[in-house]
Amino acid sequence: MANISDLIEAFLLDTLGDDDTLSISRNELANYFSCAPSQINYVLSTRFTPERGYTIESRRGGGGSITVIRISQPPNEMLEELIGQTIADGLGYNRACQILDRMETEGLLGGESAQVLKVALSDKALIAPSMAKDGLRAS
Amino acid sequence: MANISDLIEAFLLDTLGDDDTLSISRNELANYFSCAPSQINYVLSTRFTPERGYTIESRRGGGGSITVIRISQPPNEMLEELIGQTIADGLGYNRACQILDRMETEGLLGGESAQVLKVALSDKALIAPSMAKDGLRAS
DNA sequence: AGTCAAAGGTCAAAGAAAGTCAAACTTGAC
DNA sequence: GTCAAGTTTGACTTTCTTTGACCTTTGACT
Repeated sequence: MANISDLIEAFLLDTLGDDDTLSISRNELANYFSCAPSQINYVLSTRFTPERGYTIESRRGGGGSITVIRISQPPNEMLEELIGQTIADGLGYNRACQILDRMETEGLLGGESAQVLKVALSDKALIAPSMAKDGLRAS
Repeated sequence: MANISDLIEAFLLDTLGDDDTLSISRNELANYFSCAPSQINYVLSTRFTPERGYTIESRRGGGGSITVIRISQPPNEMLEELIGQTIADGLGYNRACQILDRMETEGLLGGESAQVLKVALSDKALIAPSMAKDGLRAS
């Protein structure tokens, strides 16, 4: 498993350490590993995804940089259980609320966040053909 | 943070402190940072915008100067404004993030909620024809 | 009123990141 | 030995910053 992507991932995780955020220059990093800059994007988009508990922010132009943000240590089994059952057949509003409530009581989500997401997932907020709403909500 | 614009922004914010207005000389400031005077305009027009809660006034000629004014606006009005500007033409991911950031600094939204919504509004999360994403995000 | 120097304003070109996407390459399972 | 999944590369795009040449406004001083 000595491919560059894994090395870069390891390096980022290591540099991140106990912190919640890490800012780096894509070009510098690419240079350090002697790889194409877009390789960095590849690593970020395959390994530092929301599913794995990260988001990415970035700025272009002079002085630009990429920021890796840790959003949670996912206690995966439970999430996967919740999500797995659901994704396939789409997600009605009520079921979505149940999941959010569950996540709140498990401490995965603050009360405000749960509330905000409920609103965001309501039928009213999803302007789409009503056929499509459950699928969208699930995603 | 290796760009001059961010330094100038930080300097202005710092000098502003808790006050609501700040008057400065464009040339002096440019000189202090050893940059082109028009750089100051750039910083002002990208960072001290109404959207972020500031306006600029200025006077030319001898003894002229620039005044940065922090506008305090009741949250409701601000929201309406942000939304009004936006809904019409749909909402790109970056613009959405700006709005969320602003709402966070205004105390309308907790940090977790802002973060969660960013993820929820990311291109990846919105499974829809990419044409439709901006509209959906706006809604 | 007219002139002029001292502000600040505008705009477009050049430069500096990062993003995208598809083609080429690897690798492991069968 | 083939195929699919995952990697690697590089050409091209988009966004943000920096710089400089030229323009407009203002006030003081004839």
